[in-house]
Amino acid sequence: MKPGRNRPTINQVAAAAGVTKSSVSRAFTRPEMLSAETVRKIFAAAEQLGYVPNHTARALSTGRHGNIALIVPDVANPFFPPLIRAAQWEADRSDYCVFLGNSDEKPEQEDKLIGRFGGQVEGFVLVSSRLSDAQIVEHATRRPVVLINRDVEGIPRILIDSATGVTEAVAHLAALGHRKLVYVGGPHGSWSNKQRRGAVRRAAKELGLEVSVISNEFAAFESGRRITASVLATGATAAIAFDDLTAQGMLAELADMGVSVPGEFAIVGCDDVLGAATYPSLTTVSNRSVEAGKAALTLLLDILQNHAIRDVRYVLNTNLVIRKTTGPAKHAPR
Amino acid sequence: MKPGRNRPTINQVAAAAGVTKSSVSRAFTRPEMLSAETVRKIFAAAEQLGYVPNHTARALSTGRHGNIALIVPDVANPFFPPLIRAAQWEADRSDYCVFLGNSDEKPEQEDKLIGRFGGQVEGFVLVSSRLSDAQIVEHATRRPVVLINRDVEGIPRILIDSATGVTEAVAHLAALGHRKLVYVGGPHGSWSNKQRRGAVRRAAKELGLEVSVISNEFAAFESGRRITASVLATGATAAIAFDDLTAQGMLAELADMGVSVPGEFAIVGCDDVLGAATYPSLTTVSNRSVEAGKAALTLLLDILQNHAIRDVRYVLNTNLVIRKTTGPAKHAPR
DNA sequence: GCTTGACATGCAACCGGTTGCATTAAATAG
DNA sequence: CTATTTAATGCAACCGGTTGCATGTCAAGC
Repeated sequence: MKPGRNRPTINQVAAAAGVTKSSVSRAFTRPEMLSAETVRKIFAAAEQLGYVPNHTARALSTGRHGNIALIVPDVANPFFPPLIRAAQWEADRSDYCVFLGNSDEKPEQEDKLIGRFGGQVEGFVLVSSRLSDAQIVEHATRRPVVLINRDVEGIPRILIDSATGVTEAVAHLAALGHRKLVYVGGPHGSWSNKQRRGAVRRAAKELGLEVSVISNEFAAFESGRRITASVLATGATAAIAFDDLTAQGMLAELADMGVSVPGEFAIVGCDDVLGAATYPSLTTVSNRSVEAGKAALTLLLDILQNHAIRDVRYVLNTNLVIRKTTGPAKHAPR
Repeated sequence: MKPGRNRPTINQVAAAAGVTKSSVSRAFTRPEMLSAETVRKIFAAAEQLGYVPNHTARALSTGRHGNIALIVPDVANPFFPPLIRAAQWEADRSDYCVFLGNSDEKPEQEDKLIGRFGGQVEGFVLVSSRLSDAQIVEHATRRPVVLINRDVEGIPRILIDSATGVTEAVAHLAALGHRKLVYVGGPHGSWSNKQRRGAVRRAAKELGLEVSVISNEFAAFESGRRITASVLATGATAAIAFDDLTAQGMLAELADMGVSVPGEFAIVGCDDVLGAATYPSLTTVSNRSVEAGKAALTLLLDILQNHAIRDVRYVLNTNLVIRKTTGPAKHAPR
């Protein structure tokens, strides 16, 4: 019934160094309490035995595990990996370990993961959470929670405001002479989708442009291809898509149809997940997901250290990244 | 100095149910040892108090934490996310939690992460590890390790054999009349790169084709663009790229140069991470990363349960996915 | 009716650390 | 030279479970 490996314990180090385990413990946690000489002896003994403090035992008595959990709807969605990496990097700098959870866009799954992680993390970062406000608030009473792209009052949150970028996009298209445009939507429940659609409508109204909306529940390359025909059917000369993948699908379909971009039709994506990697390279709205991941972690770690939960609402503005899928409207009135 | 939240402990449940903590413990771990009546009482009390066994305490006494760590070189490389998701899914089915580590392609970082995770995981999955064989073997003596895309004798490993797909690709190009081709390489230390380059050379020799190799340490869209001119300069009529991103960059550059694909030049990618999302859609070698992630976890969990470390070497073959970037050679000899 | 098990539960040690308080020795003060 | 701090270390309880062994109960066996 020997559990882990036969790693040396604090007692063995204590014996080897001729002190008690209290001193060994202190040598590793608050060496300034001990005489330099004792610390040296203990480290020497520890070194020689290859001693490493047992993380679990430490967590049990201190209540601090040095872990946090990051839960995303879908790891494979290109929007998340850079965010995950940034969060990891930031956690790493403070010696925290990161549990990653994939909710698969399902609230039950997300809830289950939070429960499973709950016992061994100090806090959570929920990205684009699919839970209800009530559930989020509930979980936040147990452990610190920081949200990304979800706006729940009282819970610290980082919001990527694509509205600013989308508004710029509309202005950009207007300036190029476009008078009629289409917004190609995304998932129904998505906070971002609502935000973007709203921004397009508002900006278009402001500038006197005509807007139609085409919904497209399942945002992806293939669905982008599929809705292209109906987009053209509206008679618009430009489209703003919910995300880059949709835009990329439209790009491919238009190429197949022989419609030149941006010559005959202009396209703007959203989230800049593809960088310049489309052809022509896509004009899109920047994402800031890296900053969001970093900020969420900084915030969470800060909360963990200061034990003060502040009601933070941190908004990251986006902007338009002009590349090569937008140009003067075909029949620009001049 | 109260650590976590004031969650109820096993003692409180015991008191409420009028038994000792041993019985409560057993009710949750081996209920068949107790009378049905007692179990009922205990569950009722636990339910009422909202008791959940403390994961950390349990881990301390049993040595089982129910965690595993997954370390990848770069979360944001599109090859990994599907693998990560698959691994997670599989871990989840067995109630395991997954720590994700990002080595940033750096051996030191990978080593550091393994150390940090070491205390609280039962095993590791190292994907495309950048560590030396010796280091891997060393770590494997402490905890079970399963490798993906790294071939170290004695360590259970899942290998995605892109050689089969690459060989098919060469044959495909040969059948289309190409006589001279280029292999555009990838990271120097990469096992996959070596494997692919070798396969191209072997297959080409077999079929009497001429091959030149262009190295391109930093595989990515931009570098793909950059090396395109030198690729054309070789006089080849087709290229096989280390990965899809490189191929995609070449595609963009060729379009800019006015070289039509596949009319004037043929391109084959590797890893199929872009699906059909390029234009023209990319002919590439399938990846199997999802199966690899799943298999690695199944294998690791199996090892953890049976305490038997077997020397498994599980090879997943790949195949060519023909799409639209390959066609007859420009001056096919007929 | 007494022995023998089988079954259910309790007791107490243990997992490997941390930490408040007590103790001791050395340093400073008076 | 004794009284008082101060610094270094030890003692033992605690974190919240798990588990080998002892104990007690009740029913079947002879």
